[in-house]
Amino acid sequence: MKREPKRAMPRAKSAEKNARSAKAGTRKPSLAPTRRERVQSKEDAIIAAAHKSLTTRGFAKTTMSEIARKAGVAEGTLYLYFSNKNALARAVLAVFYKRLTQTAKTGVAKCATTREKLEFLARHHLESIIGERRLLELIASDVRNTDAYEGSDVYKMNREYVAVFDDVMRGGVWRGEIEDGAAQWIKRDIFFGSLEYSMRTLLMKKRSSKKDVAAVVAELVKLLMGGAGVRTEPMSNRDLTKAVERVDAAALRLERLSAVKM
Amino acid sequence: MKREPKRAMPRAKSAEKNARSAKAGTRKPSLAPTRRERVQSKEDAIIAAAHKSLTTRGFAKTTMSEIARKAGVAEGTLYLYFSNKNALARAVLAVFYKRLTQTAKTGVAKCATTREKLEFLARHHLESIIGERRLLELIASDVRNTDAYEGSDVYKMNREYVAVFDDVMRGGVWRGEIEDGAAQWIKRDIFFGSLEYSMRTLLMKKRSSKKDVAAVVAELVKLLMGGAGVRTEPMSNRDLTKAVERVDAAALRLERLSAVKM
Amino acid sequence: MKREPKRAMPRAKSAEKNARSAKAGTRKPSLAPTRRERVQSKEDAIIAAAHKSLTTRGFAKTTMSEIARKAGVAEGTLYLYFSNKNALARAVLAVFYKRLTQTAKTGVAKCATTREKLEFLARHHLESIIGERRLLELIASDVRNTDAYEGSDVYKMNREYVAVFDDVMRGGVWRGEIEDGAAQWIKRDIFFGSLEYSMRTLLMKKRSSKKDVAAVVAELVKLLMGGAGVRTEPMSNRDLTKAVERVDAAALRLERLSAVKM
Amino acid sequence: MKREPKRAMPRAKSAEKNARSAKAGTRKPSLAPTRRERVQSKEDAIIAAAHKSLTTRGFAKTTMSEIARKAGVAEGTLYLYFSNKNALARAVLAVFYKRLTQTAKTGVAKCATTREKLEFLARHHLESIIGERRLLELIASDVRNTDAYEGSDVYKMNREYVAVFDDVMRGGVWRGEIEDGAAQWIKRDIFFGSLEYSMRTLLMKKRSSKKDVAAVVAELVKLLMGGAGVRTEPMSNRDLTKAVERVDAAALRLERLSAVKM
DNA sequence: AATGAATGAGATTTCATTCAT
DNA sequence: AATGAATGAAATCTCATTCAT
Repeated sequence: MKREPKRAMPRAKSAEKNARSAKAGTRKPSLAPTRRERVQSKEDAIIAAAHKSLTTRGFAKTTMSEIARKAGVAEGTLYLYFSNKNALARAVLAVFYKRLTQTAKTGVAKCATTREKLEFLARHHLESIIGERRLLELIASDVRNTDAYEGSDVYKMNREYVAVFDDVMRGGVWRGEIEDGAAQWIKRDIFFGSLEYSMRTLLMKKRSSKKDVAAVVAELVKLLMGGAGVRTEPMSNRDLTKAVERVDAAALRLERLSAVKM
Repeated sequence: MKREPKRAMPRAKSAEKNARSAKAGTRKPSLAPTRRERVQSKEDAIIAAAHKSLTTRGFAKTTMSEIARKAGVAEGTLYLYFSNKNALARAVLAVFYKRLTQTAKTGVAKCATTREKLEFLARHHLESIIGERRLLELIASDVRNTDAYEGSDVYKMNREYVAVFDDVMRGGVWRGEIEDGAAQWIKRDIFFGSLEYSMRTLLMKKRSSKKDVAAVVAELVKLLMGGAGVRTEPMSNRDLTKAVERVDAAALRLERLSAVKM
Repeated sequence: MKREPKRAMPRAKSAEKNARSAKAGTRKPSLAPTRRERVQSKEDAIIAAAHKSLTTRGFAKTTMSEIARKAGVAEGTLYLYFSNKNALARAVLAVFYKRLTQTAKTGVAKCATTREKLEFLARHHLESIIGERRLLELIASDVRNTDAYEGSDVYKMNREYVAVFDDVMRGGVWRGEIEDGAAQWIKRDIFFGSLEYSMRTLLMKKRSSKKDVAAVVAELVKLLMGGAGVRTEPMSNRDLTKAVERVDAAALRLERLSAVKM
Repeated sequence: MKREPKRAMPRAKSAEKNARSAKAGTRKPSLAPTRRERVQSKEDAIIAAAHKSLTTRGFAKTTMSEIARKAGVAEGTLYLYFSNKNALARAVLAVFYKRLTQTAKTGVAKCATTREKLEFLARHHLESIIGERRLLELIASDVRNTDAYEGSDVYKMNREYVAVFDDVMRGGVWRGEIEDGAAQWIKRDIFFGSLEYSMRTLLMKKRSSKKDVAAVVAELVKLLMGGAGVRTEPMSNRDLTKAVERVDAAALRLERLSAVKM
C-alpha cells in the first residue's frame, strides 16, 4: 500500500524555497519571468492541481499521474518539488491553512465586538470546510499520522490558524466578556470540533439552508460566551445574585427600622 | 476503483437469523460446536481480526490477506462472509456501534441526574474512541462515501447510538434542567464533535492525564446544561427574579417612607 | 467480470502516428535506437509474445504474466500499451488480419484468372488459419462479444480482409465468369465458413495431406464458380440434352429409311 | 486457470447410467419415483441448468455455483454426477446433439425429395444454432481441445448428427440427383461451415429476416445439388438415360443394317 | 447420496516511484 | 530541470474443487 523511497532523494527544494523573497529588491526588474519565478509558478501549479484532485476525489483515489496531467508537468517532475505523495498533500494542506488564516485574520479585524468576531470565525470556518471536506480527511488520517506531523509545515500553519481563534477568545476574557473558565485548548476543540461535525450533518441534509449554518453558529457562540451571552451589561450571574441578596437584606433592615420608628 | 458485489453472498451472518431454528432446547446438548456455531464463531473471528487491523493500521493499510491471516482463515473465506473490504469494514463499525450503544445505555441507566448522565456519556464516548480513532476515519471517509451510507447497517447503528444522547437531552429539557434552546441536531454535533476533536488533542499530548479528560467532560456538560451549572448555591433564575421583585418592592416602600419623612 | 479502462492510455501505439514527426530525414542518423523506436519495438514485442501465447494456449489459459515474461517486460508495462487483456488480444487479431490482408492482396494480384484468384485465396486462408486456430476462437467469443466489436479495429481489419474476396468475386461476375446468383454476403459466408470448418477436420485427421487441402479448395471454387468447373468438355447439361435429342431423332429417321429400302 | 483434480474421483456414475433401462420390465410399478428415477431426474435437472447458463453466459462466465443454484442442488452434488466443469459442459453438448439428431431425422423422414431434405436440414440447423451459439463456442474451444475429444460422448453424438446429412447426400448421389464429386467430408464441412458462418452474420444484422435464412438455405442447397438446380426445362436425368438407351439401340440396329449391306 | 463451507492458487489491475535520456 | 516509460510489489477478488459432516 505504501511504497516509501528506498534511498534518499537528492532534492534541493527546501533551500530553493527558503531562498525565495531574499534580496528581491536588488534584482533588476525584467518582463520575462525569472528562473525563480518559473520555479515558483510551477510549484504553485502543482499544488493547485493536487488541491483540486484531493478535494474532489480524496487522497486514496487521487493519483500522481492525474495531478501531473492537471498541472501540465511530467510525473517525474512532481518528485522534483515534493519528495512523495504525502509531502505534496501536506503542502496542499499548508496552503489551505495559510489562506484560511489570512481570510480569518482579515475578517476578524473588521469585527467590533468579541461576539461578532466569534460569529465571523465560526461561519468562516464552516463555509470554508464545507467545500474542502476531503481535505480534512487528510488531517485525520494518513498525512497526519504517517510521518512526523508535529514540526511539519502543516502543523505550524494549523497552529497559526487556530491562534486567530485563541486571540479572540483571550481578548474576550481580558475584557471580561467571557468567563475565564475552561482551558483554552478545550474551548478550541469545542469550537472546531462542533463545526466540523456540523459540516457533516449539513452535507447529509438534502438541502442545507443558510438558516442551518446560522443556527449552528449562533448556538456555538452563545455557549462559548456563556449563556449570559445576551446580556448587555457584563455582570456575571453570580455577582448579580450576590448583589440582589445584599440589596434585599438591606431593604429588609430598612423596613424593620422604619417600622420601629413609625 | 472498487468492485461491488455481483451476487448474493452465502452467509449466515446475523445472530438473530441463526436463532431462528427455535427448538434449540430439544437438541441433545453436545460439547462439539454445531455447524451453525462454527459459522458464527468464524464470522466473529473475522470481524475481530478486521477490527484489530483496522484500528491499528487504518483502512488503507489494512489488507485482506492480513485479516485472513489474523482470523486464521483463507483469503477466499473472507469473501464468503463479506462481499468486499468495504462491507467488512462496515460490519466492524456496526459491531463497534452496537457495543458502544449497549454500554452507553447501561451506564446511563445507572445515573440519577441528567448531569450525571451527560458526564457519563461524554467520558464514555471519549474513552471509547481514544482506542479506536482509526475506526472513526472510516466513518468520515471511504466507507461512508463510497456506497449508499444512508440506509446501511452502520447508519442505523449510529442513529441508535446517538439516540442515547438525544434521549438524555430531551429528558433534561422536559424536566426543566436544560434550556430548550437550539435544535437537537446542533447540540448533538456539539457534543460528539467536541469530544472527537478533544480526542485528537489528547492523543497528541505526550501524556494526557485523567484530569484532561475530566476537564473536557466538565466543560462540555457545563455548556450543554447552561452556564448555571457552576453555581454552588442553587438559586434559580426564578428565585433571582423573585428577589429582584422584592428589592423593587422594598425600594418602593423606602421611597414612600422617605417621602413621608421629608 | 471484466473491468474496462477508466482513463486514456499513455501509449504511442500506431506506426502512422509515430511517423508524424516528419523531418526524420534531418535527424542525424544514429545506430542506437531512439526512444520512439524503442517504444514501437516494445509494443511489437508485446504483441508478438501475446500472439504466441494466444495461438498456443488460447485466450482463457493465456495469462498476462506469461505474456510479460515472454515479451521481456514487467507486467505493469503491458497496461501501459494496452488497457487490458481484451484490448491486447484485439491488437493481436488486428495484426493478424493486417498481415493476412497484405499477403492475400499480393497473392491475388499475381493470379491471372478469377478461378486462380479464388483458388489462391482459399488455399491461403486455409493454410493461414491452420496454425492460428486459437486466434479464431477469439473472434467467435469473448473479444467479439464483450465490448463494442463493431467499430473496433478488429472489425475494420476483418472488413478489409474479406473485401479482397469480395472484389475477386465481383470481378468474376462482371466478366461473366460467375453467375450473379446469391447475395455477396452469402457467398462470403460459404467461402470462409467452409474453409474454417475444413480446417477443423484437417486438424483432426491424424495426417492431413496436401491433397486434402487441394481437394477442399477445388471443390469450394468449383461450387462458387458454378458447377461448370469440372467438365472436361464444356458442354452443359442442357446442350447434352439437346444433342441426345438430335441423335435420337436422327436414328429414328435412319431406321425409317432402312425399313423402306429393305 | 484450470484446476484439474488431484486425485481420481470415486464416482459410480457410468455404471449407474448404463444399468438404466436394463430389466425395466421386471420392476414392480410404483407411483413414487424410484431411486433410479430420482437420480436420473437430478442429472437431467443439472444438465438443464447447465445448458441454460452455458447458452446465455458462455462457458467462462458460467460458474458451478450458478448451475447448482439453478438446478436446486448443492455445489458438491454436481461433482457426484460429473467429474468437472468440462465434463458437465460435454454432457450438455451431448444432449444438445441428441435432440438435434432426433428432430433432424424426424424432419428428413417427412421430406420427399433430396432437395427438400437438404433444405429442411439446412434450415433446421441454422435455426437451431442461432439460439445456442454460445454452445458452439464450446465445440471450437476448451471442451474440444482440453481432454480426449475423440472417443468422448460429444464426438459420438456429433458423428451421429452429421450422419443424417451424410445419408441424405449419399441417397442423392445413389439416385443420380447429385453428382458424386468431392469427398463426403468436404461436402459436410461446406454444409455446416457455411451455415455456422451465416449464423454469425445473421446475428450481427440488426434485424435478420426470414428471407435471409431462406436465401442462405437456397443458395447452399443449390450449390450442393449441382448447378442443375436452375434448369428451366424439366428433363429429368431418367429421361436422359432413356434417351441414351434409345440412341444406343438405334446405333446397334444401324450397325446390323450396314453389316447386311456390306 | 447430499451438502455447502472452506480453500487457495491464481488472475487482473493499479500506481507510487525511479532513472536513463 | 524536465521527462515519461518502465517497474514490480501488492492489492482485491474469483471460483473450481474438496471433504467433513
